[in-house]
Amino acid sequence: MSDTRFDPSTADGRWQLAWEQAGTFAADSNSDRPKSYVLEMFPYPSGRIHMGHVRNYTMGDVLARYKKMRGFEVLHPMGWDAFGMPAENAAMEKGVHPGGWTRDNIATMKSQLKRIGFALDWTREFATCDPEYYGHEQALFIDLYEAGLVYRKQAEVNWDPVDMTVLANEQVIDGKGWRSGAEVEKRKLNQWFLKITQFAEELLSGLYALKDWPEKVRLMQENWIGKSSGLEFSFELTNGDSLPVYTTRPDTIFGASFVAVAADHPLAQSVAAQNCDAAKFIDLCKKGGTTAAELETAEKLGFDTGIGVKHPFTGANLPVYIANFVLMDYGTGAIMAVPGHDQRDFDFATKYGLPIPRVVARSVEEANVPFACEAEAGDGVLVNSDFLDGMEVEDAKREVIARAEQGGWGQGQTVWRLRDWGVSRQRYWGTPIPFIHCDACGVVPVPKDQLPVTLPEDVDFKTPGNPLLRHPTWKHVDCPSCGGKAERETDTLDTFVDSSWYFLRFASQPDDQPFDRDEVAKWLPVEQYIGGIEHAILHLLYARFWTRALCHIGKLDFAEPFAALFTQGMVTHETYSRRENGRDVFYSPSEVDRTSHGATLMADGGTIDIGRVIKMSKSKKNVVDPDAIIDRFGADAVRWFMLSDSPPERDLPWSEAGIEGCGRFVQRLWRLFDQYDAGAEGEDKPLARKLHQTIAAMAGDIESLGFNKSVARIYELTGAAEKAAPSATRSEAIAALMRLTAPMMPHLAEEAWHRAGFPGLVSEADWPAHDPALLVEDEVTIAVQVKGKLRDTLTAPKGAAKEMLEEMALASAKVQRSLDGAEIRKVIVVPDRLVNIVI
RNA sequence: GCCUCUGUGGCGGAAUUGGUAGACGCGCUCGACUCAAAAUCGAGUUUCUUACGAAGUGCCGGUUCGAGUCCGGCCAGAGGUACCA
Repeated sequence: MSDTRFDPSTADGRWQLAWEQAGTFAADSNSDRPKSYVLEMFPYPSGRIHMGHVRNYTMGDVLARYKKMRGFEVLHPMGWDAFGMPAENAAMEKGVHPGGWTRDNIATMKSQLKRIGFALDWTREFATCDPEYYGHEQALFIDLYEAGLVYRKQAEVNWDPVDMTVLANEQVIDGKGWRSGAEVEKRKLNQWFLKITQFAEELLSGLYALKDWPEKVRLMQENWIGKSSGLEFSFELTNGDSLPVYTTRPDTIFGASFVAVAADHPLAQSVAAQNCDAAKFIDLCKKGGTTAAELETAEKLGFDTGIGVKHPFTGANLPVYIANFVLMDYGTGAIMAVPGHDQRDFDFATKYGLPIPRVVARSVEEANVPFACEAEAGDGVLVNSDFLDGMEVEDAKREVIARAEQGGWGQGQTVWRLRDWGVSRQRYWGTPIPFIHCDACGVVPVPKDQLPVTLPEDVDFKTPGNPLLRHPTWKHVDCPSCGGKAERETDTLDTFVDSSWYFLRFASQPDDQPFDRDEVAKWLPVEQYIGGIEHAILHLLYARFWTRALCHIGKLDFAEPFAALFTQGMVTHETYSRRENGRDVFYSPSEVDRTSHGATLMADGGTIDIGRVIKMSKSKKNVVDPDAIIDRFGADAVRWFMLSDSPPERDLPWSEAGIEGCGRFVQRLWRLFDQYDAGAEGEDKPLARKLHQTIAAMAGDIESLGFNKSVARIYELTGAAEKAAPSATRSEAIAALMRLTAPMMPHLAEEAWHRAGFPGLVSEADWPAHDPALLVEDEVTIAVQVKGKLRDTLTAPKGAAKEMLEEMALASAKVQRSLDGAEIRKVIVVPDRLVNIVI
């Protein structure tokens, strides 16, 4: 009974050191305990840890610590997704080397993570920019090349004609380069691709086995892969050539009123060769960015080629347009346009005055109902369609495909929305693609004994463009095949490749190969993967593909890397701004004095506008630095805040009041822990029931990552223990609370455990067991409704018979008043829950 | 544009998955302690109504004895949209 305050400034570091010295969280692959691999998405070392990281890693940490207390050998590693564009941007803006900048950031962020007390196995740490990592990645890439899963083809990039450089999509703002302001052009380059489409069917069907993934992520991936069946057929051009098109709506074939091809379709190209207006139009289509969102929302534009095609059934002549909304990458790059039943075609037809026939209606009687101002893409029956009239959409699809196949002019086709994965980046700070271009031998992989192909250190970022391309010596090498003069590939790999196998490298890190197969078999798949929902499609699909590809070439024995996935929400904060000289200037929470009435700027006392609660971001300055919060409240209060209130899959609004409340709760628990008395005697039945109910419920809460629920239970048990008189039960509850809170507030729990005189570390203690016999309540509250409205409640013994409950309900004065003598038609009794009297 | 998700008091949210809406926390109000403040402890806190009571889970409609939960249609916000990670 000495210290009345818990002092995190001394305790946090003391226990962090104790865990490190004891090697508490180093995973032992020779252990005979059951294994558990808990993994959070590793961070990009952008500078400092932000609250989003803290939230993500706290969740994983609670699970990892809990699993350890439940007797598992836990692998909980950490590393760095260290290649990427921000390092090059920093190099350009600040004149630093991307490598140095990245290493500095890693050092800072690692020390920040250590201050939070995460139960991480730091012995397995690595960064993807380590040549020891990316060299193995190069070897795997060559393996995939040799297995026929890598190829090169022409693909479009965003080209900044002023900076003479390739831009990322996020660097294109309103169709203009973010630095130069120049209008961006689409330009074709020869690039490297991975054949993810070869696995489309597997990646799709594999989703159904991922029972512990969020339904929404599986749905998003399913839609992204986009399996569709339709009809591929060829139109006969008026000049005798044929034009293959693909449609997912063959049923609407009688509604086709024109045909459209992509700007880079061979037909468009050949028209442009003879018609400079067409060529101008194609140039126009090259303006602007390459993203789907831009292409889809851009105004629909077309050019009438003057060529016609013959409709396969009606023989009618349909005009052929070059259109900016047709994608060369999907289907055949040419479509039959059915304006009545596709919104894009509708917009286009409206603009160019083309007919919009109706071929699907709600009923045959509505065959000639005009369209409102939009297309009708839904179900219905076919109309104005000759032999299809009266058929349902699905039957009509089958009928048209059958007739096309019979007639030999088309066939049913499965088409995927998924495209092959373009991995070429015309940038420095990434994994060099390990190939050599030789005039005599073509593309030759770098021999594996010459890996890694390392990045040259002496590069400059004073001019835009790829430093590898303009480096004086780096790319000049002899051909490994013929020995003649040759050049290295200067593209580097997409950083999503780096993050597609890092979880294998955490399991083992041999020098001579990417991973040790036995070690990987021991630890993988990851039991629980945790990260942001923003990675639902790309990262997670690429990692699934890469794992399957390695399985396919015999390097792995499993196809799915992540058995369970959890996607957590963002940390948000309100924004503070005011108009200054005609524009909004944002201020950080640390510069603002916020009361319950409003906010003022500390510097000059001026009024500040409180904006919406949005994701913490540097540009809006609504960020809170974890270090500053730890300085004030200690690591445990921050961890507790991250777990409190908001369900983990939802956004968490940061608030000053909230963290202060967490700081107070740490002290409140400390005071309770301080009252632990090993010698107390006597039994406290209600408290025992509460304790065992809490223990039983918390296991389920933590295993389903419902941390906010376990936090609420801790509050309830704490409240009950505080109010209870000293007893053996109360001491049991306090000791149990130390263990129940250990995964969440480990520093506080260790300190209390130690002071109470328990041996060893609470981090290595067993999770408390619950006694099922103590869970059962003997009385329940029954709701009594009249016609579904609550009129009274009554207390009944648990398991009371239906007849007894009905009798008790009818005896209630309040119920009788509501009934007011009305005739009772029915009485519904749900045992232990409610009685509903229907009149 | 398209795909996916979310919407409950002043705020974050809970609700045994169709059965007492608002657990728990924050904030606020009142009280105790204190010379005073902080800390701590206790009581109260969906809205309307003096009360009886009524309304209420983004909006409109439906199914049901009973809907926050299921169905249909909207609205708003968020994430993704293939070179941000």
